[in-house]
Amino acid sequence: MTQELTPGAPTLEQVAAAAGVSRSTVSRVVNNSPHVTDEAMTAVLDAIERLGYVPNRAARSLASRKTQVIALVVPETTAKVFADPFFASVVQGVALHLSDTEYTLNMVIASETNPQKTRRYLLGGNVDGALVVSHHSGDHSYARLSHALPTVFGGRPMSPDEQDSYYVDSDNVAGAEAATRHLLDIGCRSLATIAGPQDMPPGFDRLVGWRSVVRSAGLDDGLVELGDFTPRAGAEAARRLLDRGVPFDGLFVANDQMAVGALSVLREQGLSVPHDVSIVGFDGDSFSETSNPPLTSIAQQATELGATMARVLVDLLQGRPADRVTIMPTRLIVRGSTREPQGTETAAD
Amino acid sequence: MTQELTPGAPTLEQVAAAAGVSRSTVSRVVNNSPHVTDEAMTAVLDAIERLGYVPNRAARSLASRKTQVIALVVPETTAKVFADPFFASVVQGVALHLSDTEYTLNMVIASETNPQKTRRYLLGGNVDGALVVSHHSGDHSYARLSHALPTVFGGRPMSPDEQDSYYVDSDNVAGAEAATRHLLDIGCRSLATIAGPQDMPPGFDRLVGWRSVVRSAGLDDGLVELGDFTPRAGAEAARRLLDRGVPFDGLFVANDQMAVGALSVLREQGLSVPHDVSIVGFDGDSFSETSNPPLTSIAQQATELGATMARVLVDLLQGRPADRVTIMPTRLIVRGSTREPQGTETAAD
DNA sequence: ATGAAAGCGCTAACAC
DNA sequence: GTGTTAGCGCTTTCAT
Repeated sequence: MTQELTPGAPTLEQVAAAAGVSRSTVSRVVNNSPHVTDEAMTAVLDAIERLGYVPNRAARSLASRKTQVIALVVPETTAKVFADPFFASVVQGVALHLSDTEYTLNMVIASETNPQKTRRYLLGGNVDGALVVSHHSGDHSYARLSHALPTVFGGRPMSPDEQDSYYVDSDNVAGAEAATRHLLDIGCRSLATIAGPQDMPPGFDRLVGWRSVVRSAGLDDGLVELGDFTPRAGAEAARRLLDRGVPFDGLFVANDQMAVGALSVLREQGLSVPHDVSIVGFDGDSFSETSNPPLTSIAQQATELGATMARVLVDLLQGRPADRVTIMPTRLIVRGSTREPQGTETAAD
Repeated sequence: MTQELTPGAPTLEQVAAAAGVSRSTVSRVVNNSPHVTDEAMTAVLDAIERLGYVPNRAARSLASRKTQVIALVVPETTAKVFADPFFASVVQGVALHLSDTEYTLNMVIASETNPQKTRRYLLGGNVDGALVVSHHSGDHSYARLSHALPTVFGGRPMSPDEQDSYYVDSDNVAGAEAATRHLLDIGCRSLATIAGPQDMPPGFDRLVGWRSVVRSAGLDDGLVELGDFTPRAGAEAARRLLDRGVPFDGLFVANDQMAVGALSVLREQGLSVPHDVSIVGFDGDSFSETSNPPLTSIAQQATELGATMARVLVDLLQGRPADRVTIMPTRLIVRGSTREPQGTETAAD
C-alpha cells in the first residue's frame, strides 16, 4: 500500500498492490499463465487497465533472457537500392506481420566495411532472431549466422552448402518459364533475354527458366545478354542484343527496371513495342505499371514473401515446426508490352 | 583470471575480473568516461577484445532508464505506398545515420484502427524518441506525442498549433517556384499545374509556389487540377485539364508519379512532350529517371532529409541544441520533358 | 494457485 | 581515479 506519486510508468509491483496480489501473480497474468484463478485474473486485469500499466521491456528481457526483438538485416549495397519497389514491399510485409506479434522490428544496415560490427551486434544477445534480405543478391554471407541465431533468408542461397538455412523465395524458374511461354503463345518465333547477374540466384534461376522453354520449343537460346538489374544496364544489354544483328520478336527481361531501360532503347532504334518486339519483365512493380507501354510482367508476391519470412522466424522462435524452404508462386500480368495472340500464325505451323 | 567456461555472452563482471579491475571501471571504459587511467583503460579494452564482450542492452537500459532505441513510426496508409521511392529514401537516410550512432532503429507500423496501441507502445518506455514520417501527408496525429516523447517529424505540420514540434522538410515552395520559372525561362506562355491534395503540406506548398510565379509573370493561374499523388490520379487530372479546352504549353506536376501518369495521357491525346507541352515534376525519383522521355524534375534530398531527422532527434536526446525547423533545399534537374530554351522568343518580349 | 526470494547484467551515487 | 553498494522492473524456481 505504499502511497507513492509515480510520475513514471507504473510498475508491476504497483499493479500487484492495487490488485491485492503478489508480483508473481501479476507476472503470471501478464504472461498468460493458466495457473491463475479467474478472480485474481480479473482483479489484475482491472488494475492494469486502471493504472495503464505497460510491462518494461528491458526488465522483462533481462530477466527472461529473451529480447522479443527481430533484426531485419539489410546489406549496405542493398540499402543503396533501397528504392527498389520489390525490396520495399518485402520490408513492408515483414513490418506488417510483426506488428501483429509480440516482436519488435529492429532494422539493421549491415556495414560492408565492418561486417564484424553487425555480427557482434546480432550475436551479442540484442535480438532473438534475424531476417536477412539481400535484394536481388544471393548474399548469404550471414549464412554462418544461422548456426548461432535463428535466421530466415529472403531468397535462396547461392552455394549448396548453405542449403540448410531457412529461406523464402519466389518461384523464379517457374516465373521465367511462364513469361517465355507467353511470348511463344502470342506467336513470337525468335526469343532473346536480358538476364541478371549469374552469381545471384534470381539472375540465374530466371535464365534457367527462359532457356528451358526456349529449348523445349526447339529454338535458339543464344540471344542472351546480362545486366545488373538497373535500368541503365537494361538499356545497354538491349543495345548489345540489337548489335548482334540477329532479329528477335520476343524479349524476356529478368526484372522490370531493366525492362524499362531496354524498352527505351528499342524505341530509340525504331522498333515498336509490342508490334515488332514483345517484352515481358519480372517483378510486377511500379516500373512495369507506369512505363509506356505498361509492361507485361511476372508479379512476385513481395509483401507476402516478407510476411512469410517473418512468420517462419516467429514459428522458429516459438518452437513451432517451420518449413526450411518456402516457395512463393508468381503470376503473369498481361499488359501492353506484349502483342495480342496471333492465332492463325501459331495454328499454321 | 577465473577460469570459467562461459557458454553465454561474457558479462561486464567477467571482463572486470580478467582486467583486474572493478565492474565500475569497466563500465566507465565502456561508456567513455574520462576518469580512467590509461593503464586501466588498456587493460579493460584488452580484456573486452579477448573475451569478445558485448554489453547487454537490456541490463544497460534497465539500469540507465534509457533504451537507446528510436522508433520510426510509419502510419499504416503510408505503409501501403511504401514503394514510394521518396519515402523509401527517407527511411534509408534514417537507417544509415542511426547505424553510426549508439541508437537502434525500431520500425513501427502505426495501426490506424487502433492508435492507442501505438501510443502506449511509444509512451510505455520502449523507446527514447520517435521519428514520424507520414509520406506526403501532413499527418501530425502524433503531434501530442511530442509533449511526452522527443519526436521529430518529416514534413511540416499542417495546422499552425502544432508549429512547436520539431520537423525537417524540403523547401516545397521554393522548389515549385524554380520549376515554374524554368517553364517560363524556356519560353512557355501558358502554364497549368497538377497539384496535390490541399490538406497535405507538400500539396499545398507546391501549388503556392507555382501560383506565386505564375502571377508574378502576369499569367492566368486558373489551370489547376488536383490529384492524390498516384500515377492514375495524374492521368485523370491531365485529362480534366485537356477537357477544359484551354491550351497550355507548360505543366508543373506536384510529384513525379503523377507526372508519369499525365505524360501518358498527353501523348495519347496526340500532344508531344516536350515539343507541344513541357513538363516539370517533383521528387527527382526513379519515376522521373525511367519515364519516356525522362522527366525534368525538382529533386528532393530524401536520404539527407531522413539523415537530418535522425540527427536532430539524436541531438535532442543528448541534450544538444537542435533546430526546431530544418528546411532542405531542392534542385532542378533538367531532362527530356522540357524543351530547349527558345532564346529569341524570350528575348523578343 | 500463490507468494517469497533470488537474481538477470548493468549504471549510478557515494565513499575512499 | 577507483571500488562499493544499491537498485532498475521483471521472471523464475521453490516453498507453501
